[in-house]
Amino acid sequence: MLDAKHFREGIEETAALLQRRGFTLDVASLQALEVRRKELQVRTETLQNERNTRSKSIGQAKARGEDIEPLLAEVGSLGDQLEVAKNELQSVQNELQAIIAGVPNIPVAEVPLGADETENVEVSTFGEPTQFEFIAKDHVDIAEDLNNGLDFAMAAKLTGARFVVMKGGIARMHRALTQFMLDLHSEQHGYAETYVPYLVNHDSLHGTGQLPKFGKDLFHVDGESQDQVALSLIPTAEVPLTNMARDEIFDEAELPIKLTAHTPCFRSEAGSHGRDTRGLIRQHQFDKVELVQLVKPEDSMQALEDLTGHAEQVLQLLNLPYRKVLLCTGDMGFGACKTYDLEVWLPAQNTYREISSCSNMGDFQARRMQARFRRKGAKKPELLHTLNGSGLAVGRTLVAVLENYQQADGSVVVPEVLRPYMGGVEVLTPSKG
RNA sequence: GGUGAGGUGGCCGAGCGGCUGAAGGCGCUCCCCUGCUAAGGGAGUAUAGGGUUUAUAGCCCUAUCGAGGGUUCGAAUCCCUCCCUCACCGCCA
Repeated sequence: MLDAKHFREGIEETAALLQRRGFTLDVASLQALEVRRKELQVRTETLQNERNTRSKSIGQAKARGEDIEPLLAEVGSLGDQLEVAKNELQSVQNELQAIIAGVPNIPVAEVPLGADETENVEVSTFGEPTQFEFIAKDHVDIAEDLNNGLDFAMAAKLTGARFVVMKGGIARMHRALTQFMLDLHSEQHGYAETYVPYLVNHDSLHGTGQLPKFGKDLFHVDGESQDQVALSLIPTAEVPLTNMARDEIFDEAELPIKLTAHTPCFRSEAGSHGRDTRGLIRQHQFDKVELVQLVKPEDSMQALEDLTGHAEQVLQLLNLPYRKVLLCTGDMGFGACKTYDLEVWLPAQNTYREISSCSNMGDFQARRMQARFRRKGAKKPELLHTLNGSGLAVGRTLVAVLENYQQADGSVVVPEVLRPYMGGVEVLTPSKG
């Protein structure tokens, strides 16, 4: 959510900045609503003031033992007027809120102008795209030859499309990747390992921006009755981790707060039918190790560089070729003001695919969440800045390892950093029989 | 799931329907006093929104005592619903 000031003073400039990312702000509606809001709010508060003053004098008169009847008569119609004014104000504020809640964050100046992912800017690359002297298989075929380690048919029986059952060495490698990432971030990068709920309430989803706009991308769990709180499965650990700061006021000295968690993520992938239907790339359920930072505003741009670097470390230690991309205005997420994507090389697709997305949300989420901190000696608390990034998506990392470490005989070499997590196994081989 | 207790400011803790944005204490900040320490005296110490304003300064107003509704001229205080916390019992990974 943007500061309301953006819609009061200099709304034209705000509209222009938003237009860069392809969002058209309804300036006329907003201005009209804002005029009415101001008028109604002043009227409502004036009426409230009047009622309070009069009620107080009634109390005083009564205490003096005077006749109250005439005073009561005077107040008679006030209540009704107030009622009407309050209701009108409420509905105008609801309308305003509805518009403002749907407005995305403003990209920072250095974000390149562009319409979609084709206009993202490559910032750097690591390694060379892997070359093979044989015809590279994709991870689905590799796994099939490794004792059917990725069993999509079984998952379809149990649940449906876009789920997977992992087995044997591949399941173990999946777990090893998770452990490796968590240990790296908590031991080397200073993140506090955290365990969080996989179901969250709607306040949390609103706080990080999934609601009200993107509810269709989530899996919802109904309460037993209408009155009960509805919960949703988390689409990313960003939601519980970042919402830990909701309605909090931190001391300046407590910042930065750096958190990491491993969770499954659940996404309905509404609107993605037909894309990446084969394999692990796009699933309804996948695991991810998430990085979240809560920082002072002046630190958030550097924090984004740091956080992205932490995610890159995972790829570098796994020795997976990747490139780092600065997203253009048109490809950025709703709440982000700057985003880097990390794209890992997938030989079978002969291309780079997203494996991590690291964003600085600025104060956009913090404003929705009322996540604040107080500078030493300062009276007023300030909104802090939130950042998050995948460090990394575990399923896609598994895909990358299988495809980049495959050998001509169908076996897959286990990257060295994973071996301690796999009982020293150095290579995954198809066992006959 | 059952029974009971309870949700008030950074924390603890009062609070007859009106003079309570909220006693008292702790903590914190500033000042005074005391040679240091300890003790003591005084003042201050919530958040959000709006109006005014060059102003994130002042000033004025409004809202907030778990949330939402209701009764009333007036609700922290009365009524209803929900949420949450704690204790004991039951069940259970």
